[in-house]
Amino acid sequence: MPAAAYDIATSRPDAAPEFSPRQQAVLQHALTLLVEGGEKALTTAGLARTASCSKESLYKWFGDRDGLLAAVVAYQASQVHFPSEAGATADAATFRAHVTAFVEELLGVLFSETSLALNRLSIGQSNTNSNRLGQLLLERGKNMISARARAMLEAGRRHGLLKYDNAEDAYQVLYGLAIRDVHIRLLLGAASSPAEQDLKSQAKTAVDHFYRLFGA
Amino acid sequence: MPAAAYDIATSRPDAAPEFSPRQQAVLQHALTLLVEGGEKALTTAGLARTASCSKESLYKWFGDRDGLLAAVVAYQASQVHFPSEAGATADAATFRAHVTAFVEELLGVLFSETSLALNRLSIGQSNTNSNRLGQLLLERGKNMISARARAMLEAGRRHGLLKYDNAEDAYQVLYGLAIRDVHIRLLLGAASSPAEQDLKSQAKTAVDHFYRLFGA
DNA sequence: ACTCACCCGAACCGTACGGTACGGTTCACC
DNA sequence: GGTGAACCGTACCGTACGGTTCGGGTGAGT
Repeated sequence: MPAAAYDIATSRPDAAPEFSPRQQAVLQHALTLLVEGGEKALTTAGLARTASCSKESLYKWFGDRDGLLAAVVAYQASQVHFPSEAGATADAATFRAHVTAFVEELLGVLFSETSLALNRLSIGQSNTNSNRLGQLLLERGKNMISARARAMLEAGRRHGLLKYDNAEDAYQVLYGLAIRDVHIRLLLGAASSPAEQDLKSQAKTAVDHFYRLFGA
Repeated sequence: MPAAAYDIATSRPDAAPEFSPRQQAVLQHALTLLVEGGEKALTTAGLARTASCSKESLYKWFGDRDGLLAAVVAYQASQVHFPSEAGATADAATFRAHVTAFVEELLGVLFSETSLALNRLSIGQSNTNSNRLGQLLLERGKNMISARARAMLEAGRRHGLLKYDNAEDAYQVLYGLAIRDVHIRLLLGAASSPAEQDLKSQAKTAVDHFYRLFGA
């Protein structure tokens, strides 16, 4: 009986190691292949050759190809760390700076080639396999970020710096103001304009708009 | 020599017929397969069986599988028509109603299963084939819509109803306020919440926010 | 030195699918 | 009625890739 494929249900988002160093190295190779050539570039034979491991090991570790893909997503999600800066929300200026930094970080992550490749992969698979990859990306990626964002906004509201009814709605607006249609354009393969690469200015504009809507 | 595959370069967005009725019927079947099962459900043999045509005809009409996919995208893009309501921008209330209707229409199109399936397809292919599908979707879909939106907003600005520096930027904000992260969540296979299915209320909220930022 | 777990590399198998070829049918036009 | 174009259905081919198996090698523990 082969080892079970990576199982979305039994994995906890806070489980730290989850993969051995060797496995992480292989997953990093898989990620590189994915970024370079998309899903069809990530074949089991190709990965085994690139990562200098045997296909047997791949199947032993990840169960099957779907398990491998899920592992790649989980691995990359575990690599992304947002600095938890929700602590010092002392005065209005620093809080606003924190929000701006958060947005900039968000843009940086979402527009990175790695994130784009994984989103493309998950989206391409979203109508098969009972959609494990999409679920995984939503759980480990978007929901994590949104939870942290809501916590940050709530802190601002408690300090009387923001004003809104629903934290989730407020976050959604902030997200929309920051991302607009750039994400989908990049996912479709468009090149980002020079203005879109200036994440700092993008973030500032988005936060300016956000404060005009929800600033206290 | 087989017929040339559907060529993005020589096709004009305003070319009306482009496909014979029989071909359109086949493309409609292809679209159905695509919506139901994603890209891997659209095999040449499967489409030939479903649409009661021969594989030989498919290859004659569309060149190869990539040409078929491009034809599906082009066909569906030609089916989407936004009502051109930019004419009567008489008073403030009706203009705002037009903007709201536009946003609602935009949401309806982007969140439809058909649009989602085509976006998934194009995104999944965006790092292969020199990215013909992504280009096509951007040209025929997003750019068309954005051009129309800019025209509408410009009309509002000329009538002193809106105030902004850059029409494209303003449209981007409107887009972000309307779509937020719902599009990407749906692309990833998430089910839309009941609130998200109320397009009318979504559109109203987005336009409210938009006016607070850009209303004159 | 023996064993055992782990793993690499390569060969192998089955199958699904893109693409082609061919015989037979319909239908328009002469 | 003859002819040719368009097309359907089916059989067929080649290949790429997921998945399995096997022989050999390495290194830690006893």
